[in-house]
Amino acid sequence: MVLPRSFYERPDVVLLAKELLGKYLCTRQDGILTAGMICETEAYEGVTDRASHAFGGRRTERTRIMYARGGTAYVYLCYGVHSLFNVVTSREDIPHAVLIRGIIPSDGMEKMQERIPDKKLTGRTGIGPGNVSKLLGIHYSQSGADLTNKPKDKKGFHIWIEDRGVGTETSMILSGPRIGVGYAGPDALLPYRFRIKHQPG
DNA sequence: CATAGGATCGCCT
DNA sequence: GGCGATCCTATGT
Repeated sequence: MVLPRSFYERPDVVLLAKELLGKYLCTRQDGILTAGMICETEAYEGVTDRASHAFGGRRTERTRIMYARGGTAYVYLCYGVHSLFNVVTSREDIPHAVLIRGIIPSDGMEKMQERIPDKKLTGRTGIGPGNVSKLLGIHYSQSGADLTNKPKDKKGFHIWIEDRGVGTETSMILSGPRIGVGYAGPDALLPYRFRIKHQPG
């Protein structure tokens, strides 16, 4: 099932960051599907969060997408090199977002391998937000894309998130401070990073 | 217009 | 663990 608008429009971005664990982030480029199970996320809590691009109600050309309604993609370029993919959540004008930091590759392995010609695709290749976008072919020019449709046409590029019935129990979720947000003062310590505990065996 | 710096990654030692 | 890549974005003059 493609996650509907109602999933994303709920107000609690921290809860949503946890609920996105176990869901499948999917892209389709000219008819070819690639996807992976989300295993790591971070919550960015809108205007009150010093680590958020929208802190203090900041609206710029880049961040205006964060004020769109839940279920919109916010993708931006980091360090001039990496496209980082976020899911906008909550209602229009409330700039909450969840950064997808890791996936376990599941669909279209051959296509994903093509996207990383100098590396061998393994179960760990999708760890790191820059790597997520690389495997799935996501580019910052796709910022603003609607995530709530799984289009039928084969042309072009599409992004969505699916629930495939994988449940993630609270006991299987690790939390801790977010990565690379030392500039955020006290908010750098918030436990807004979530990971699925590594399964032994 | 000029400039500093970034929600990273991978290679180097 | 250290650092360079690489370029857009935000901000200041």
